[in-house]
Amino acid sequence: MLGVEFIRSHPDKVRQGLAARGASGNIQLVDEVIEHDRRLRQALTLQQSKQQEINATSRTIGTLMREGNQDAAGELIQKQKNLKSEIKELGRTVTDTERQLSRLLLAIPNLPHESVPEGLSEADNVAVHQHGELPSFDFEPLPHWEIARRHGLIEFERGAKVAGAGFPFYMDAGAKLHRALINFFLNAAALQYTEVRPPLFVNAESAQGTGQLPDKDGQMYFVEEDGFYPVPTAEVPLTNYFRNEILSESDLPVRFCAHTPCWRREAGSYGAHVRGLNRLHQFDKVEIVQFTHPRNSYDTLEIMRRHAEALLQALELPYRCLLMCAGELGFNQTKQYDLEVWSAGQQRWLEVSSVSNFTDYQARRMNIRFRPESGGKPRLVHTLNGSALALPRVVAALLEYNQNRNGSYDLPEVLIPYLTEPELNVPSP
RNA sequence: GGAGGGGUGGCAGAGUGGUUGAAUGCACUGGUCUUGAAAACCAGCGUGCCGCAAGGUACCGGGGGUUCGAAUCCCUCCCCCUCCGCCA
Repeated sequence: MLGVEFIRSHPDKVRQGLAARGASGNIQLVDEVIEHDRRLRQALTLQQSKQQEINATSRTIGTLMREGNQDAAGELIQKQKNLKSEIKELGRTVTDTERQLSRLLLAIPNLPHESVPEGLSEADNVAVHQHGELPSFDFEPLPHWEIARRHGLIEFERGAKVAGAGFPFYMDAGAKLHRALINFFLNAAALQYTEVRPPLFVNAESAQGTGQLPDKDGQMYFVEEDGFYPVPTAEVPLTNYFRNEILSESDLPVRFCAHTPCWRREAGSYGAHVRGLNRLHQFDKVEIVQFTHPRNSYDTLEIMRRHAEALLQALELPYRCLLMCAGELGFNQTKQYDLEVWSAGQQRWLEVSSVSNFTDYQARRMNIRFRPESGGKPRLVHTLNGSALALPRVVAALLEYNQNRNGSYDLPEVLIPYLTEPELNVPSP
């Protein structure tokens, strides 16, 4: 969330940010925050001054009691009763106002960075660059689900029987290709990031910390009996790792990477765009996360973007890099790149990575700070994350891009160390 | 799941109703001393909120209660440890 002091002192900047995101209906939130903040501080000041009076009187009572002056003490005790009920009343106002203020603050998204292009729709995203040539075939290229079916790589129907739509079985060479990609991605990330095996379920505090709650509530699965959320992305456990902690400045930057399954409800999705591996309820992903000094976060964003791009380059897949416009930006982000790989069988781009800077927005929610070496108060860190990469669509793109006329397919050289002969010599079906 | 024991500052560890935000030790920072270092000695050393400031206020796992007054008493939840049960 944004800092209430910032909203108080720069209301116009916040209104502009909301407008740029197309959240014009929410612009009145700014005034509501300012009003609730004013009410809160007023009540707080009053409550504190009354508390001060009570504390002082209590001390006097203690002294009088010790001196055996019961009468004088009794008189003061009577006086305390009124003050106490006043404080109780003020306390209710304080909690109530705090609750409302916090609800308002959670509803205000992060502000777009100045380098983020204007615009509200997908069409306004800026293609920063494209890498690799789009392939042309002298035959009709198949979509990945057809290739996967012919080679027995993935079973969607049995997955639907056993779990439901969007929970496929990867079989044999399909499972091994999947595992090879995980290892390749994780090994690449682990050169610079500490490899982590995080919890796959998180609690509500963590889900709120990274911003999945309240604004993406319906997107996560929920285990009601235990209050657990199966992770929709490793971002949640990784970023919450330092929740409510103060780091040393010399600890920064902290870099984590992790491979996890991700579970997403994807309610309301249907049709051709969710066919095959395009959109699943369970998929695997390697995620990279950084906690940085505020002055470094935008440079770090570029480094993380290049890391994800290097993976696609190593896989020899054509892709493009999009800079998301203000309206398409995630709720918590100030700046976000999406990497889209070319799906040769579907003739469209598929998102396989999203790399984002959250500046101090998540850190404020999670209360993650560092102690400046020069002294002074602890400051909020900046958090970033990126997919490096999401698996299923990479599998789809690999199969489609490398398919041959005779129905066989090739795999890029970079995966050779991760595979064995049977997966490398794919016969025509 | 059952029984019992615990959760105090970066760490260790006192404190069972009244100037206790909290003794003491360690760690850390500054200073004195020293050619330098160590040792010794002195001082400082949590976080949030309100306030221009002085200062005030809150926090001893979380929440609630009793009391004029709670780290200390009561209720409840969470977490950790030990034993039993169950299990990969």
